[in-house]
Amino acid sequence: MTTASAPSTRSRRNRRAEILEAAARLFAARGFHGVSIEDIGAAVGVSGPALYRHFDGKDALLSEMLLDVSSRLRESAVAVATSSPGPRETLDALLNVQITFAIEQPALITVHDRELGNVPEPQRRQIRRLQRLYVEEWVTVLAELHPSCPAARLRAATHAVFGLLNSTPHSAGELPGHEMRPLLHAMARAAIEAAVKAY
Amino acid sequence: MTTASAPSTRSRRNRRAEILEAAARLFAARGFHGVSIEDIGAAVGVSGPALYRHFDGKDALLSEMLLDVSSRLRESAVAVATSSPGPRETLDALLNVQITFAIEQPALITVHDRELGNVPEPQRRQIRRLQRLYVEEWVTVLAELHPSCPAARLRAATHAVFGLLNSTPHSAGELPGHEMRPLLHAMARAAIEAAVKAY
DNA sequence: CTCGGATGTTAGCCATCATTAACGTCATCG
DNA sequence: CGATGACGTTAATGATGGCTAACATCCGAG
Repeated sequence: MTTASAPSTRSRRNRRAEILEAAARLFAARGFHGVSIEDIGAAVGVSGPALYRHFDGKDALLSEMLLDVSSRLRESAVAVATSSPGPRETLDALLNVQITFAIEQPALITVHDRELGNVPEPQRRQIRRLQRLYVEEWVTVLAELHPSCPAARLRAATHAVFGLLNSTPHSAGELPGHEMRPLLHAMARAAIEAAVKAY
Repeated sequence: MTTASAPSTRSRRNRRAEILEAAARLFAARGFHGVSIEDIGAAVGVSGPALYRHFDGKDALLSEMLLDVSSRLRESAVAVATSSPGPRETLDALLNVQITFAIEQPALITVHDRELGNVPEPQRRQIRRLQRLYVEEWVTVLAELHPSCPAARLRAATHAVFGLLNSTPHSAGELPGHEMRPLLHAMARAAIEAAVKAY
């Protein structure tokens, strides 16, 4: 009880995070079922069943990973939406959130939109919920900017923009990050404009 | 030898195609390693090892699937590029090719850009080659339209546009196909314009 | 110093799976 | 008719993989 901020395990504080990171990279590259527990262990320098000291199992690993990502995205979106002076600025901030994430955590983004189907049912629902809320954050802002545009169209446009922004892993190495960022921003912005034009 | 167009097996002519279709759907939903031979067989009404009468194995199945997709895309692109009056029309036609494919074959598109890593090495190279050629077809046209824009930027923009167009599977059901099509076209076009602006 | 918990290790269990073997069926062709 | 080959079926095999068990190690606390 008295121990709260005391130094406990030397280098093992990050083990969980380290494992999650390695797993994300592997899942993104080979798919959830294409990676073994042994593979993940090897990637962090321990071997196999050691992971069960940190996670309940392979499914739990994926669940926690996706839950964490969708939570963070959703939180960022809410934070940005409540602290922006107006919808225009909010949209820009949302774009920056997603772009930052896509560029800095390509593996996580990849797993996030591919592997939901492999999450077991109790948590699957919650992740879906967070993802939906995240999308709705976008749709709300877009609806403020373009009230006469049908919500379904805004939703479709939002998904398309996610596809555009999350393409980063595919074009890895094509362009340095500092050029990629404004490029993606400009393309996404223009795509949105085009989607709502005439409404 | 004399048999060429003669009617042979009654309803089994389409078995191969039927299997490829079912496999594409399953691979897209659960990932290559998440689907068993037994699953694929069941999806077409036969059970398990019957597939070996049509394919050399699971790997071969995937190889043929991806090879077919990348070939068709590439061929369409070449056909379109050689028969268009100018680069502007070519770009429009390329957009239509990709959009049609994305809307009509969402499972194939999904597998095509996720599962290359699971194709064994002899054919992996060839599929990569076809994909690269397909991209270069786009880049070439874009370069004609915007000669002063660096090729790397055009390539990155092309990948981003693919991401946008291939997002269709994610927004399935949001919007009917006949609205989706012009929406995607407009968004992609605008995104490209934004990418090359100032060049 | 010693106890306990956190963290690893290896060996073993059991299920799943790709692939092969051995064996029918049936239509077509000679 | 009888053989051949296309197409399926059900068992068996061998490998892999998730997970558990039994057994170290090491460090901080009392």
